[in-house]
Amino acid sequence: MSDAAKEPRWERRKQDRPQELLAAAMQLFVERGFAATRLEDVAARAGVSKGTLYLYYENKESLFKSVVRTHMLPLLDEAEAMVDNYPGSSADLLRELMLGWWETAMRSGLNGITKLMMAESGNFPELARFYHEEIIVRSDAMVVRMLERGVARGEFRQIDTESMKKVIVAPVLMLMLWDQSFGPCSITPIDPQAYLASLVDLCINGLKA
Amino acid sequence: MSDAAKEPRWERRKQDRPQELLAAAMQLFVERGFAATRLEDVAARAGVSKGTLYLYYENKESLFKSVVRTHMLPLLDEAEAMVDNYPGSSADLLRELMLGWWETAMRSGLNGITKLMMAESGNFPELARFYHEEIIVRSDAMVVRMLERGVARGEFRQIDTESMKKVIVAPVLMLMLWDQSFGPCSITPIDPQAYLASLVDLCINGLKA
Amino acid sequence: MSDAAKEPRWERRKQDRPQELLAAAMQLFVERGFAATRLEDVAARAGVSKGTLYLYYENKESLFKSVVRTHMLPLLDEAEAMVDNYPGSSADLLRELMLGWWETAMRSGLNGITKLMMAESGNFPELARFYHEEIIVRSDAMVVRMLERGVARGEFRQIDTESMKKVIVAPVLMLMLWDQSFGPCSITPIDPQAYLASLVDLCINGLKA
Amino acid sequence: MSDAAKEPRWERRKQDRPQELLAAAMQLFVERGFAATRLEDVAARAGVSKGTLYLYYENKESLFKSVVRTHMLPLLDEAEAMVDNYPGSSADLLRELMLGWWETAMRSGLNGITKLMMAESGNFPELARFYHEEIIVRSDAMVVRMLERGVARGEFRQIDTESMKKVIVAPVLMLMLWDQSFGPCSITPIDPQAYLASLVDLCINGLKA
DNA sequence: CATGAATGAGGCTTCATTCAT
DNA sequence: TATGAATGAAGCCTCATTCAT
Repeated sequence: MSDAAKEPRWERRKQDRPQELLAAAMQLFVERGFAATRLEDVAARAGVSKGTLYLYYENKESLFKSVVRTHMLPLLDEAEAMVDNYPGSSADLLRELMLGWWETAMRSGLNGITKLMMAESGNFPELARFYHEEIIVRSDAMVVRMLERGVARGEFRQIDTESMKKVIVAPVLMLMLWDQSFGPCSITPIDPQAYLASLVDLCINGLKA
Repeated sequence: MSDAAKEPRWERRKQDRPQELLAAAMQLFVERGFAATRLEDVAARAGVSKGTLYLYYENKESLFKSVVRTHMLPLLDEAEAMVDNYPGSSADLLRELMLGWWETAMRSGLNGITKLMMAESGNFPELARFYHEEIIVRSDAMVVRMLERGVARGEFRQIDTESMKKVIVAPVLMLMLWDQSFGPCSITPIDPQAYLASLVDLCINGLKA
Repeated sequence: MSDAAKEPRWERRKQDRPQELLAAAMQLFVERGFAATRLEDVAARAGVSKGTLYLYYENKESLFKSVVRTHMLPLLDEAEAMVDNYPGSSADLLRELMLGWWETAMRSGLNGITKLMMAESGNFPELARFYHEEIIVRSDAMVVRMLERGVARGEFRQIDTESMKKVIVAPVLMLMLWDQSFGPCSITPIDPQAYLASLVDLCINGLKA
Repeated sequence: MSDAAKEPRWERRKQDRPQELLAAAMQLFVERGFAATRLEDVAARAGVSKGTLYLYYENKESLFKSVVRTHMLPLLDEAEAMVDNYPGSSADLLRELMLGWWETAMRSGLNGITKLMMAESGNFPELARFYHEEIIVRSDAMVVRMLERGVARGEFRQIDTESMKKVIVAPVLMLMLWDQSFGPCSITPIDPQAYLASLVDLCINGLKA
């Protein structure tokens, strides 16, 4: 009579707790912001009691940071992997990058995290620094690499890649924000596919040599 | 012992108080978000006591709404006035619109308000609706008019203006957000002029017939 | 050109202010109780500003005491005058006393003051002492005199006048309370005339020799 | 170092807390009235902290209503049980009813609740309605039954039972009020036994056929 | 590990009181 | 006298955090 056979589901629960708490916390942080999110609600959504939360996270701020960090890093790894070593044309790479980015955001909750960082970064300088150093720098570098690849291959015209990288990233970020900020309010129903199509169209035509 | 030391406690202040309070409130709401802003701090920054705030605004939410509305409407009027009846080429109009928009935002605090709306719209559905109907709809229409003007005059190629308007607006909004979110943290020092130059460059080249 | 002719109404206002304030205060104290009555509302109902109130009364408690004292004393004088030296039978005196008491209460607001004292006496020991010494003692003595008159004239049987005086006064007080407490809520519509008739009927039959 | 010193903070308390809080709240509401009672004092008297109160009652008003309801209903049940099916004469029933009523009030705090309702009913229309429908109506009906019983059995003379019921109840209510309002102030020391004796004497003589 | 009762600091809000005009 | 803008103490209520079980 092994214990494992006795309560197989419970065994798994213990290991899943942190992730369940993170998932619940992310939803609520994104929905309501940091200050307006009550830990009791986080615990309830994760199906545990308030006290249990403190077995896994030191306090509210610690939970918040874990939410951001946990969701951010893997997504960026994934994005980078998709971008580097692309075989086709730079225009195709640009297209794939943007569409893939959005697809990843939709699937993973990246849009929620992005909105969260935008709204709360001012209150968490340390987290903002992490976000900048670990996410933005790498993300920007990725875009710059793509732009320089196009210029080097004679596909894109000469541009200020440092500035242009931000310009190109901006519409993708805004799409994520809109999706989070006004999507739930059911106003301004943006069609992401049409939006992305126009974005890609503008960029490719605007950058082509 | 000058007369200045004899400053009256509330002589001609009543007329100025609302604006002073709104200014103080906007700064703090933008810096910290709605929930993290304490009314006592707002009052202190406006140079009055906590109770005085309630002589002018019913409660915290009312103050918040006044901040947004008061700053939003006049700015949009100004922006629209600048756009319509432009005499020159559509490319120039696009350039003037974007540069002027940014200049206005810098001067007026529009960037702060924009960030505020992004962060808090989820908690104020009523305000989000106002923001959408009074600001976004008009703002979008303004951009669409500009795009259609270019197409009609043969300066811009055929595009999906409905989607493209959002794509074009996004980088300007993101510039405002970056300025507010990370500017104060002194990370990611974006050069707005270079950014805007690249943006205008991308758009004009991306749209030209 | 006399000043009196110039602003006759204003001349009178200054002298009437205290009474107008007392009247407004009594209404509100009776309606809402001491703590729930806001001085701003008292001032507004009296047609003056909040600050003016403090020209006439030191503070809220002082106003409250003035309300009670001002209304109580004259009413008791009136009641006593009506009772003493009654020429007719003791049964008729009892009847007249009760009916007159009620009539006086209706006309003067005595019922409101009575309720006020009942509700707030615990918070104003000093006022409670005044109320007891100046009002209750005299009022009780008045009733005792009436009862002893009836006994002495052989119209009432031998009773414990000290206890009976309270028993007889109680229904009149309760009528005043009911009128104030539940009358405004439009529940329990007591018919005062029928109530008083039954009260007189019970007392005269219960006391007669 | 006894075990008593080791008292647990909240072992089996959850079941007792509501009653402890209600008891503390009733005392203070009766002593000071609704508005003048601070929830912190209620909590302190119940031996808990401010926040604990909100685990059991939604807010101050909710606590107030619970106080009234919790104390009122059982007492009325008890009173009615005592009245109905009385075997003896109607005069004895009247006597037993009044003496028992007072005894119950003394034992249970009914007098305090009654005073509370009188003082605060104007501020709680909803509660006043409850009080009227659940308490007064039943209580009045009880007295009317008693009077009609006496009339039917030829023990009481023909009277207007509807009005008389209120007249008869009034002195009992006033006794409770006096006990609460002025008893604590140590003025007007009414002797309840003598008072009740006179009341019963007056009623029986005043009602007998 | 998990619970949930308990805590208490802190924020929003009210309003009696003051005082320069 | 009269005003009413301003004040700040005080109370209700929330919720992050603790801890005995």
